[in-house]
Amino acid sequence: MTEKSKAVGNPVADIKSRIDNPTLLAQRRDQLVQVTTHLFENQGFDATSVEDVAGQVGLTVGAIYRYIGRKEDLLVLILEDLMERYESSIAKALAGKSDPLDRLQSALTGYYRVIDAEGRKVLIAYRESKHLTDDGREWLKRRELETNRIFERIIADGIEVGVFQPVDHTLVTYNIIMLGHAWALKYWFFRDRMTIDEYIEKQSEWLFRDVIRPQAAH
Amino acid sequence: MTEKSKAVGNPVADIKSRIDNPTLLAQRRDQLVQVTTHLFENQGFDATSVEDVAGQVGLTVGAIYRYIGRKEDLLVLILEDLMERYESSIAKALAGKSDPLDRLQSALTGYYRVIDAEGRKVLIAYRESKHLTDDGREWLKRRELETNRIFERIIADGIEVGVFQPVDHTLVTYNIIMLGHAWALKYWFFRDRMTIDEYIEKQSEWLFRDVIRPQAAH
Amino acid sequence: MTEKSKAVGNPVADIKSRIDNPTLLAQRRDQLVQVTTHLFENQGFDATSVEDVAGQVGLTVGAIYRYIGRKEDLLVLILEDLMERYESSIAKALAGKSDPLDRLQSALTGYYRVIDAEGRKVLIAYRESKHLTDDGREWLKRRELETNRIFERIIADGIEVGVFQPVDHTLVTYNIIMLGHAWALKYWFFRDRMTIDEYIEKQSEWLFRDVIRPQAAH
Amino acid sequence: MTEKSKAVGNPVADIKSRIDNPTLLAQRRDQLVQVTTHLFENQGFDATSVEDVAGQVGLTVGAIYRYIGRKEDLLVLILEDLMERYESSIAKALAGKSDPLDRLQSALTGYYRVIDAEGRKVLIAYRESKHLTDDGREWLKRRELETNRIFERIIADGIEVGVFQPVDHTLVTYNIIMLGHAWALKYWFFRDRMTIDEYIEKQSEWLFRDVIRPQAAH
DNA sequence: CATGAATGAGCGTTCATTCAT
DNA sequence: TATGAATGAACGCTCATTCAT
Repeated sequence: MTEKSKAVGNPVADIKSRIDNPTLLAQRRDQLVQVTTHLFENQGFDATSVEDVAGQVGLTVGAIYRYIGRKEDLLVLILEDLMERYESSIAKALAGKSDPLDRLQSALTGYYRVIDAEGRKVLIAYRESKHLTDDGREWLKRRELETNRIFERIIADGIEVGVFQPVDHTLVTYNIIMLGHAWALKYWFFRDRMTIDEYIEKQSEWLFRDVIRPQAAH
Repeated sequence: MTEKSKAVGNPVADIKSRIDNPTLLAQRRDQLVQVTTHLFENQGFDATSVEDVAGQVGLTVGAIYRYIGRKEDLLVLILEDLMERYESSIAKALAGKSDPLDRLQSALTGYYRVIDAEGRKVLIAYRESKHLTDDGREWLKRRELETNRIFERIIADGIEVGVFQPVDHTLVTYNIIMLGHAWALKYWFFRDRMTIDEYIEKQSEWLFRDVIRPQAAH
Repeated sequence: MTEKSKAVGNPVADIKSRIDNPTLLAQRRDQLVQVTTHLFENQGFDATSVEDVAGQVGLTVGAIYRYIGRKEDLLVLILEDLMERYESSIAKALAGKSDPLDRLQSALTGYYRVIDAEGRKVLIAYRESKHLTDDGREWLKRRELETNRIFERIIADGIEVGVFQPVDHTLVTYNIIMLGHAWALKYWFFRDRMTIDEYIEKQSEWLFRDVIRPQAAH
Repeated sequence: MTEKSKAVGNPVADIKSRIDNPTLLAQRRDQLVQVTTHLFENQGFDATSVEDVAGQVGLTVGAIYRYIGRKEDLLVLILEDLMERYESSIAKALAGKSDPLDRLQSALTGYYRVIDAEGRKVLIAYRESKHLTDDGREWLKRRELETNRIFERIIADGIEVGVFQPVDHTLVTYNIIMLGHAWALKYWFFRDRMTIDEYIEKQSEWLFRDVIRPQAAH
């Protein structure tokens, strides 16, 4: 399994490019992420032509292919961007925090806020992963699990120090993750009913109520 | 609201067909649902050609178009089939039950079991809804909410009779729904970790723990 | 040339049919003419499917093919019907008339009235003849010239007896024919400007003015 | 009326193209007009596949669609070409002429010569207009009437200055137009009987004889 | 570094015609 | 005499990708 994981390359690093100037490359790819995020979410990956993309970024088709190797790379770029935002948002939220519950709440908030801000990318992840190569799909799963592991560790730590009840931390983690994704997946439903802050508050209350060792037990 | 609901047509009833024999029509459409479910889940809607479908059901392309009006109708057929299975499974599970908690647990079990059996269709619902017409998408949302309402009512009833705590029944309902869908959406993850029965048991415990009025209150 | 003409069969007589009852055959074919005239004029021959036709006459596709051999036969039926109406209308108009100018005026009136009543078929003749076989096209030309010859003879007779000036009767005939067809071909223009009776009157006046030997010459 | 006219777009200007080089665009479209004129006249619009067209111009199907938006645009291109030829031929013929009869004769000659040279396009106009959009058909009628108006004005002017008799200039104009079209519509008949020059001479004599104020009236 | 014309395979859909019943 | 399900070839159109300039 370790071997298998190692065997799977990093699709982002593997994206072909004929551009030498790394600043330009990064800058253009950022533009591409922005533009394709909207395009793919509105019309879907298949219905978005490379010419659409070229038109929106103000380049020509040929030029696009100097920054990427294949159309699917645009998807990889979007997904990697989302994963990075998860990580950096959580990292920022956790900075300087040590209390398990505080850390869990912060991580969730950081995570959910990215979902709110980058909901389009979350939807794209669910809808368009089929267009990745097998390797790409494996990479995405690994990437997702890496993020999830942050939550798992916080919970495991909390249990270890006796602040949390001995819950199934794998399942709890996925529940946190999925109820976050739900904000994006069912945004058409929640939109009229609450803000992301209310959602975070309500779900946290619900999720954490019995994760914490009841005070009454003391 | 009634008017609005009426305005949105029923995409299933609207599917054109040039077959007069209703038995044959129903039978072939069932075959189509089976075949396209696998095809769409494996390759995606766009990557599945009508010729692929025709080949799998043992007909020619032209024949397919005597049973449907457009490729997208195949999607509608799948989705309607899923919705019907939800409803019938829940109905069966609720039959003869009156205790709120019992009803809630049964409904959940019925629902989750369909998700397990029809996971492919759940995935298709998430990934391929983009290919429905606007009306089709509205219909699907309505259909989904109809099912959800069953849960909402059970919870509302439970609260009313004082068996459940006064929770936000809309949110709780969606949490139940989404954690069900999670089984299909993240099946690649859960598959190696538990069975659907364990999943139902664990999630039920988790979900219902504080829905029940605490004993202490007595 | 005689040989060639003889070689060309009569497409109407050649239409295949699997119906023994001649009354039924004739009756159904009349229905087909009526229905296809409207269909072909509104949508064009190509855009009209045999299923459209079947639907309109209240038969099934298979049944249609018991009255005709191929879709193009429907065109032949329409065109033959038009040609017969020309002939019978002119014949009726000429009955009992002997004065050349009277005969010419009557023939024209008879012809133009058919064009007015059967304008759709005239348009179909112009637009859809391409779909006839080579033989069918030759047949139609012959059929058309047969009708024209009636006019030619009237004019030739008039010239011979000294009532008409020695005009080019072939050209004058085609002018009469074409200005008649113009009523159908440009109906969208004339419709708002005059009735068929006014058209007949104005065009007759114009056409015949100097066909008649000027009285002053005597 | 001005508003209404404006409301109807110009189908030629509206033809989509993905070619930036205007010289290339014009050149290729000219080729397309030439090639499709023959193809559409020989086989009809429907029976001519875009692949046929592509093969004849030495391009691939995909390439064709960079010069036009839809197959029907090929028709618009042909028709616009014909209309321009009418106008430019008449304009050239009228240059420097002021006598009404001279102008009328020149306009007719210019018009009829185009019909002779571009008879295929005239036939296509009659046969294939059905394939235009509603807007396209309106545009064609307007375009046709614009040309006709040149004749109407010449006749109206001639009447005003007392050189022509007070004829119905609208009807006379359409007679001139239709007897011109007749050369193309019945070319199979005239071909063996006269040249276009003879046709022009004979028809002019016939048409203009009593348009001119009779000398006897003086 | 960028352009943009061209390729060419593939897809959704239609429909004249046949034939078992 | 009629039905109607099935065939299968064809068509209009799109688009990821390449490459000469």
